[in-house]
Amino acid sequence: MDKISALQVFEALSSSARLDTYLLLVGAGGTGIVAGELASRLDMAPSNLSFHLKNLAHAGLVTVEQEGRFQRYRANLALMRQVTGFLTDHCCGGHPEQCAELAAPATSANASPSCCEP
Amino acid sequence: MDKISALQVFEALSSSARLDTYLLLVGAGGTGIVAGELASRLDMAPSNLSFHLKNLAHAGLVTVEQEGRFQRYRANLALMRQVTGFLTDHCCGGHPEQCAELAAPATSANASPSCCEP
DNA sequence: TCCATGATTCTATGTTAGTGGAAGTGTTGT
DNA sequence: ACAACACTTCCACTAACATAGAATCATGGA
Repeated sequence: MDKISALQVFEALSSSARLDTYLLLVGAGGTGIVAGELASRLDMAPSNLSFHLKNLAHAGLVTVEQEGRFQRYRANLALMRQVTGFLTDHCCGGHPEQCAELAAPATSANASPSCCEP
Repeated sequence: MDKISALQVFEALSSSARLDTYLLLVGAGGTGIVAGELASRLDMAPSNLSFHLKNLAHAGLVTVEQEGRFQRYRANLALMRQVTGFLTDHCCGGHPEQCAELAAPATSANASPSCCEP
């Protein structure tokens, strides 16, 4: 994971349409969703959705698999974790071990204090 | 953490100038960096940097503190963890406990398999 | 082979974000 | 009070992104 990859991930998720798409795919888990169903569920024009899916796939956030004449998309949650890891690795001048609270598992419920807070 | 907050975070970090700024602040840890030093280190016009810092602060990724006539900025890494938690909470139809590997601590070194991979 | 279906690519149009320079706000020191 | 400094806000201009519709490509079935 380098800065350019991280930037691509953030650029990909910076659009409401793409974040919605990604969240839907994350919710679907390993089953994934085919493009047509995504379009109807998101109420999006197929060409528009295709544009955004291509963007997400380019960033590595989703994967595609051909299924007959369908295209099945799946979210790649591991990449998000790598991005978070990339950020925390740079914490405190490259010594993230100084920030113990960052190693704790993260959920939206627990709002831990900032890393290296004085 | 809701979808709008997550979107703001991604929008904020989707610019190379802002990601550079954020990484610099993350590296500085709790010490933070004043606006002028940020501008010289990033080789950015002060007005431009101010624009981006305001964006980052609006998303909650950085905090500001007045220090005489200086403005000291600090990164808020905890927010990134909340965003990751927000995404994983939606995994597999709202049952993230099905994805054990996601609970493991994340670094850029370990590239774990995707959540819910079949 | 021909047609219907699923999805993508192409093309244009409107909207939004990024940038630097000038002017303004607040703070410190004389 | 005045001047110097640190930073921000305002204002234009340029570049990039989002969207919809038409055309194109690929697959599966009659």
